[in-house]
Amino acid sequence: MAYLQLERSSVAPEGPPSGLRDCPIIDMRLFHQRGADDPIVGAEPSQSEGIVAPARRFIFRQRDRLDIIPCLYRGWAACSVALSDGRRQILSFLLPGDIAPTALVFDNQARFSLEAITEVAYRPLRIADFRAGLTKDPGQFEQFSKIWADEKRRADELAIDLGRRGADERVARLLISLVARLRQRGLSEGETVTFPLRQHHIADATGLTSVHVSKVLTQFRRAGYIEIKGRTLTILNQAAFNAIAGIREFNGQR
Amino acid sequence: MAYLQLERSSVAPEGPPSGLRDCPIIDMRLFHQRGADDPIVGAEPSQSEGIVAPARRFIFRQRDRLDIIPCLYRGWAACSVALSDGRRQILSFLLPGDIAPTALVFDNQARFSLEAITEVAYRPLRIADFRAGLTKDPGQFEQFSKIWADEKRRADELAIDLGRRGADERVARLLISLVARLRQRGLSEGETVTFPLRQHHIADATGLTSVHVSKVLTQFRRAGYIEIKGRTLTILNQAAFNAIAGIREFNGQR
DNA sequence: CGTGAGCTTGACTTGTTTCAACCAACGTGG
DNA sequence: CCACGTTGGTTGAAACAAGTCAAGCTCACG
Repeated sequence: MAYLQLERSSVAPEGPPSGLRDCPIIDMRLFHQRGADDPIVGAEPSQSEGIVAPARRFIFRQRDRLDIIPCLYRGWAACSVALSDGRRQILSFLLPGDIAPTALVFDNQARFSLEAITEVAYRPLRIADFRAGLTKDPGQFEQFSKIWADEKRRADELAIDLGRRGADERVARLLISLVARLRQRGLSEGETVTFPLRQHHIADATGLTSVHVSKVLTQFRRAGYIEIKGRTLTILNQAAFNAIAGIREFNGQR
Repeated sequence: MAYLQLERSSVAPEGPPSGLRDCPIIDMRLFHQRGADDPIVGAEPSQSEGIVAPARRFIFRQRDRLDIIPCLYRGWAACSVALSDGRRQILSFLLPGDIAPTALVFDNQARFSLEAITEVAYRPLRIADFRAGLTKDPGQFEQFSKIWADEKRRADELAIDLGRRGADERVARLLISLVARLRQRGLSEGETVTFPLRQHHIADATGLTSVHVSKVLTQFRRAGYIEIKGRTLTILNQAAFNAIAGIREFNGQR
C-alpha cells in the first residue's frame, strides 16, 4: 500500500484562530511566535502551512499509511472505526487544538479513520520530526506524555461508559465532556457552545442508534436540561444534567 | 493521601517461570542474566525481588498514589474501575509477562484498581527509574512505546466491542484474544490453556451480567465451540468460533 | 419545485437484565 | 467426619432497555 498523498492544494487562507488556549499541542506560541524561538513538537516552519478539508471529507482512512499526523486548529473531526457490516464506533472527537491520536506516531498503519465533521483546517506534522524531537527534547517528551496519558484516560472512560452505563447517562456524559473541553479552550460563549454534531455522530460515539439518540435528546430538551438550536448547544440545568450523567456535585467519586 | 505502602513481606520463593517468552517487559534477559549486562526498563537489581499476592487481593486501588508499577511474572490480574453504585468495568487482564497499564508512569494517582485473580507474583518497578531510563536510553524508549501503543490499541478495541458488538461476539472475542496472548507467550498446551477466570470476570470485562455470560457460554459449549473444564479452556472449533467473533478466516478486514 | 439529509414519533421486536430458585464444589469449624 | 456457609454456576419467567421498521416532517440546496 502506497503512502497516502494528502491534498495540499487548499491552503488555509486565514491566520490563527483567536482565543484558542490550553490546547494540547497548538498553543499560542505556535501562532504568535511561530518558528521563531520555541518550536513545538514536529512543527517545523516548512510544514506549518495549513490544510483545509471540507465537511464529511476523510482526512485519512483506516489502513492508510501516514507520514504525517494532523493537528487541528479549526473545525471538528471524528476518529472512528468502521466494521465490515457497516457498524461504526467513534473513538474520539477532535476539537480545535487537538492532535490526532498519537498512536499514529508508532504505528505504520492507521487503525482508524479521521473524518471532518465541519470544514476543518489542520497542520500536518511530520511523524519523523515528531519522533526525533521526542527523544531529543525532554520538554517535548513531557508535553507528549501528557497528551498520551490523556488519550488513554479518555479511551478507558469510553469503555466504562459503553460497558456499564445506560443510554441517558452516555449521551449526557458525552455532551458534558464536549462542553467542558470547549470551555477549557475558550471556545464557549457563556453557557453556549457551537455544536456541529449530527445525531448519528452522537449515536456512533455512544454505541446507540440515531433513533434512540433522538428520543434521549428530546427527553432532555423537554426536561429543560439542554437546548440545541441552530448549530449551538446550551446546558440549561447543569446540576440536574450532571445527576443524569452520574456525576455527583460535591466531592463525588464518579 | 499518603503514598501506598506495598507489602514486601512475602517474597517469591521460586525462580523464573520456565517457557515464558515474547513478553512486553519481562523477557528472558530479566531472568537469566538479570542485572548483568542489559538492564530492563526500571528493573534495577535492588528492586527485582518479587512480591506475591493471594487470589482476590487488591494490589492497588483506584485513587492510590503509587511510586512503583507492578510487572507480573506469575498468575493473572484484572485492571478495573468500580463505579459508586457497584457497577464494574474490567479494562484489561494482565497475564504473566504483562506490566500494569503504563499510564501509571505519568499519573500521580491511579484511576483504576489492580486485583489479583489467581495468586500472582510481580516485580515492583520504580516509576522514577522507569521515567529516567525512558529519556536516557533510546532502546528503552522504543520498547516502551510499543507497549504504550499496544495498550491504546487494546483500549480502542474494547470500546468498539462494547459499543457495537452483541454479547456472543464480545465473549467470543475475549476468549479468543486471551488464548492468543497466552499462546504467544508459550503458555498453552496444544489447544488448551489454563483459564482461571470466573464468569463474573468475563461479565465485567464484556459489559454483561454474569447470568447472561453463563447462558452464552452454555450455548458455546453445547454448540461444540469450546470446552471449559476444571480451570482450563479449549477452543474446539476455531473456525466456527472465529465466525461468531466476527473474525473472517481469509484476509478479513475485521 | 423536487430531492435528499436529518429529525421526530409510534408500534413492534429483540437482546439483555432482573429476579428467583436451585445445585455443585469447597473450605471451615464444631 | 459431618454440618454448614460461601462462592460460583445454571435455568426459567418476567421486566425492561434499546433496536428496527415505517411514516411523516422540516430544511437546505440545486
